[in-house]
Amino acid sequence: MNRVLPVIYGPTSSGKTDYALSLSLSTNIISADSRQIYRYMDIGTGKDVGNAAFKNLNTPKIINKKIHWGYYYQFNSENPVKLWLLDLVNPSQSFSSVDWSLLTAYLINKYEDCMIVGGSGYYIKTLIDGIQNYNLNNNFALRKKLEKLELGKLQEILGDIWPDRLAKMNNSDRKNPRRLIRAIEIAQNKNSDKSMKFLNSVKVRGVYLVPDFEYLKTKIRSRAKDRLKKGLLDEIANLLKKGYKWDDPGMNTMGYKEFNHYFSSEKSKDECFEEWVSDEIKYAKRQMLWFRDDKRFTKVFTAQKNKKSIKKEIASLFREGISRDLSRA
RNA sequence: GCCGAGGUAGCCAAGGUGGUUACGGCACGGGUCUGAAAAACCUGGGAUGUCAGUUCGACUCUGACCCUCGGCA
Repeated sequence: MNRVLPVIYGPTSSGKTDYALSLSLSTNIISADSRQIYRYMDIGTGKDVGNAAFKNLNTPKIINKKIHWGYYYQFNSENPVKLWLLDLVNPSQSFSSVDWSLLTAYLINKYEDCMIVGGSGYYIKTLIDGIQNYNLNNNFALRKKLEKLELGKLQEILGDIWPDRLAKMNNSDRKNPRRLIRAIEIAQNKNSDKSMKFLNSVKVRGVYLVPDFEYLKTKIRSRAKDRLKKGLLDEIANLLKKGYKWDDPGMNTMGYKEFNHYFSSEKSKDECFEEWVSDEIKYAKRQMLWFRDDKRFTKVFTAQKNKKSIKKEIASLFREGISRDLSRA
C-alpha cells in the first residue's frame, strides 16, 4: 500500500515551520534543516522552539555515529506536535544528508503520521530520490591530502582512475574541487557503486512556498537584526569559549561565519552584518532552484496573501493531493 | 578664486612609448548538484566625465568645460 509523505519546502524566512506547526496536519514534524541539527546554535539558525520541551530518546542503531536525538513538543496545545531532528550533534561533528535521511526514514517507518518541513533542499532531495555509494563514508585524511592539489591535477587523477565519471560530469562539477575529490574518494573504493533508497512505497507530496523576492529581502534583513538583538554575538562568543573553531562544520553557517572577522577585530560589526544579510539573500535564491520543476511539488505563491489563506491553501493542497494520491495508488 | 590630486560599470579598482576583443574583485542576472549542501562550484551582461583638437588610429597626448577630494585664501 502506498503512503503519502507531505513535504513543505521553501526558502529561508518564508514561514515554513510556522505553517507546519499551526496546520496540525501531522503530529510528527521532521525538520529538514542542515543547521538546526547543531546544538548550541540556536539564535543564528532560527531554532524557534520557544517554550517547548525537549524529550530525549535513545540513539538508534541505524547510525554508528553518536547522535542524540529526540523531539521538541509544543506546550499549550491540545494536540502537541512533535518537532524532530533538532540538536543532533555538536558543532564540531560532521553530519551528512545521508545521516539525516537515515534518521528520517527511521521515523517515517516508525510513525504513520509524519511531515517533512525545511529549507535544506539537498537533504530532502537525498531522502526522496536516494543516493549512490551509500557504503562509502567520508575519508577525511584523503580529502585533506587532495585539497592541496590544483584543479587540473584533480581532474587528471580522476581521469586516470575513473574516466567515465569525469566524462559524465558537467562543466560546473568538473571545475569544483569538492566534487572531484568526492569522485576520487569513491573511485578508490571498490564495490561502492551501489545506490540506496530511503523511502519505500511512499509517495511524496510537496508544497513549495514561493514568496515575493523583494519582500523576502526585507524580511531577511529585519530577521537578522532581530537575531542580533536576541544575543547572537553572545551565542557566538559562547561557542568559541566552549572551544569550537571557525573551521568546524557547524561554524560554517551564515550568521556565524561572517562574524569571524568581527571577533578578530578585522571588521566592524556593521560590515559583518551586511555580509551576513547579503549571504542570506544569495542563499534564498539558491534554495529556490531545488524542486522548482519537480512534479511532486506544488507551488504556493505567498505574496499578497495573509497567513490564514495561505494556511488554508496548504491544508487543502495536502488533503486533496493526499486523497488523490491514495485513490490512484 | 588660487594651488595640488583625481574622474574607467551600481561600488572598489588595474592598465598602457597612442594600435586586436580595456585586468580583476564586490554586487546583479542565469545555473550545477547522488554521503560537507546555510557547503562547494559554473556561467552571463554591463564601463573609459563632456566637448573640441592632434593623428591613419585617442581610454591613453593637448586644450576648454563640468564634477569630486585636499590645501590656501
